[in-house]
Amino acid sequence: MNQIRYDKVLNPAQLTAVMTTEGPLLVIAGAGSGKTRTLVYRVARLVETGVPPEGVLLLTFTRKAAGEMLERAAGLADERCRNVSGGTFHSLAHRVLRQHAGFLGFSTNYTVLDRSDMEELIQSLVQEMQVDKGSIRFPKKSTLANIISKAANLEKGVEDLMTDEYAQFLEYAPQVNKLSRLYGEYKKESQFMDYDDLILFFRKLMAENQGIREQLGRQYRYIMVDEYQDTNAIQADIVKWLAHDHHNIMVVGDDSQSIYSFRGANYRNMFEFPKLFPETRVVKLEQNYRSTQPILNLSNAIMNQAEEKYTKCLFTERGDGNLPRVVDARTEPEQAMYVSQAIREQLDRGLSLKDMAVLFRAAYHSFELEVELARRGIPFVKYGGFKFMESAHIKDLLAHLRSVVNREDTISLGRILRLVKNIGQNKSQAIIQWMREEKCHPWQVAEWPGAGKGDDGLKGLAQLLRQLGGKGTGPKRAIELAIEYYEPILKERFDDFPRRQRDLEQLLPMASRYQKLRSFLDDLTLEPPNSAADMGPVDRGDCLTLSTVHSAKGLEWAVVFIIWVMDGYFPSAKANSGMEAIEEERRLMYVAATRAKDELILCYPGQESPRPWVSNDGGAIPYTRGLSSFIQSLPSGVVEYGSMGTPFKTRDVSWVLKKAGLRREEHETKGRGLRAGDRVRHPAFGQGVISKLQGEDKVEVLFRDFGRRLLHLGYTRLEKV
DNA sequence: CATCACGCTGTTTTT
DNA sequence: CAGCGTGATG
Repeated sequence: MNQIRYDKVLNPAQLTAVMTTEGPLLVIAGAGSGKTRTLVYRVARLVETGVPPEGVLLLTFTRKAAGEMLERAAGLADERCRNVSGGTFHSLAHRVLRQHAGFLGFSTNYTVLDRSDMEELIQSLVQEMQVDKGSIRFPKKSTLANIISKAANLEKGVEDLMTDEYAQFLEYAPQVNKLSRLYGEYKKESQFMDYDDLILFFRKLMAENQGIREQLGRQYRYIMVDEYQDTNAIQADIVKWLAHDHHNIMVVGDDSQSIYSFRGANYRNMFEFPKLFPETRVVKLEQNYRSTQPILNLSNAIMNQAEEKYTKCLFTERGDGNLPRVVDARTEPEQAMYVSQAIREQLDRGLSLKDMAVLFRAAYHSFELEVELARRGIPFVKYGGFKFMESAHIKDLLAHLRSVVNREDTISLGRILRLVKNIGQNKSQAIIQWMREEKCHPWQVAEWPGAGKGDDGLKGLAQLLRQLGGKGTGPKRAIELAIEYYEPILKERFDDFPRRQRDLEQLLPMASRYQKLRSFLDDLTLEPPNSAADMGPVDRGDCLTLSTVHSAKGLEWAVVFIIWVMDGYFPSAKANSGMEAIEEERRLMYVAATRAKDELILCYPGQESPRPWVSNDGGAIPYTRGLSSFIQSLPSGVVEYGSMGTPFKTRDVSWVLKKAGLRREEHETKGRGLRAGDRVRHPAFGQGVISKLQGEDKVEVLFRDFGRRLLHLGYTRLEKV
């Protein structure tokens, strides 16, 4: 154990936050102000003063964040810090509910629905309801899930929420309302809890059951909550109940970094906190230890334009640096080109890839860049967006295990039934109906009286399920059995079979860390790995980071590129929340900018440009893109504006053709006079050669700088040159 | 009744 | 790209 000289490693404000262990404490911590450091030292301090580690609770935004903080505390002080209880609100709620759900009339054997389970259930209910499609399109399942979830988090009625935020679908409000009710009933019947239920029921448990509340109060004598600006009203209530009996509660946050309002988060929680606990002490951390002054000037300027702000400006003792650059890269392909070029330059300057990151608003905004990086052989890891757990093959495989663990889980059962040959929507529903009526075990599927001669596949499934449900079958064995069963189906269903097979095998090492199937599945739901690389000890080596801003919280890099797409968003009726949405975009930009230590480059495709996923349809549906007005109207001297020249070098088209081993073909697309071998120009991709004609209005073009693309002539503006 | 080929469409972020 | 609906096919 090391003796820590707190006054040597912390500034006065941080020191106060660390040493004030008793009573409620609100820490307002600007970006890069050593917030994590403060939490880590506070954990160390608590353990050092003799608080048993199990009695300390650290609530963070992701489980990973908690783990990393405790790891750090253990490293710099006392090994026992590793035993501090840490996790998210959801994981804590789950831990408690697994024990006490009985008080709420639930079985402790409930299944946690992740987002895609929720959507699937909603989808099936929509089909049952037979809503008649009115004049406008009925919202798709992900939108419906968003509406229902947000209403739950804000404790609003569906209709009220839709009036405020989904006015474009208001005519469907009665149907959505009914859907929401059916969804609630179905969950109850099937012993399902979605993410929102975990939180809501946890609060209910504490509000209504004094015994459990007192027990938790005794168990966790010291509580810390990170990212408090991202909590919602329900979570604030939970905090209130958790600390009800001892008031040893510290919350840390920064209102300028609140970017989760879509989950019902409300940064005003931070300023309500002293009302919950009137004797609250407030500490502000305003010195930034991360960025250069020019970067902070930009960050401050962004926030100065905000409608509502509480924290003061950040300052740093880090001297001058380069002005942040704002670059108009004209089109998205050129932007990808520009960013990878700039990365190359930083590399030549001696920087390493792991010191750089590219941040963006939405996962798909980096598609074009990813292609370009791959072309140049620049390795990268990507965070955010599509999840490993959400890929169809992983869901398929796990559904087999889930349907055994919870007999009521008809979602998973339906899913695996539909994988059996000759069983689709109708038969699977019939089987499920029958099983519900007869109260069968899942492994009795093959006894379904409706089975015809084509339905032999059910026997194989029944056999697997019986094995999975067997007493001695642990998580690892279960995965092995399921893979063995599922592999032929996988081969049949997907053509990129080898990759998906490797993904499935990634589950094995993870499964072997668990004793019980149930807890393995729970953890996969509550702590889903981001990618296959997250599953095992994969060496990421020296890679560039690509990340959504949401996933980049709590991290920092020497050089940060931000690629931004903003104007053109929120086209439809965000009636009341339009302004709030813009304000949240501002805070997103702030979070992104404050990740940078030394260099910051903002770039955007200023020109009206084709859609980013041009690969298949060549779509040129125009929409304006660019940095929003709050960036363009920054005070002078805060940034340096630039634009990107045309980087394409001319090269002989026949050289390209030859390199690709192509020959000129003679036939012609009707009416357009385009032939294979013709040189063409695309507004975004530049010059290319038609390599193949497909049907009347599709052509495959080999672009000099962007490789092969299939373009739809109905959409694309392809000129002959 | 299941499956396949085809065409159309597109806010986003995560526990 | 991927999800979805539609109409044709087995």
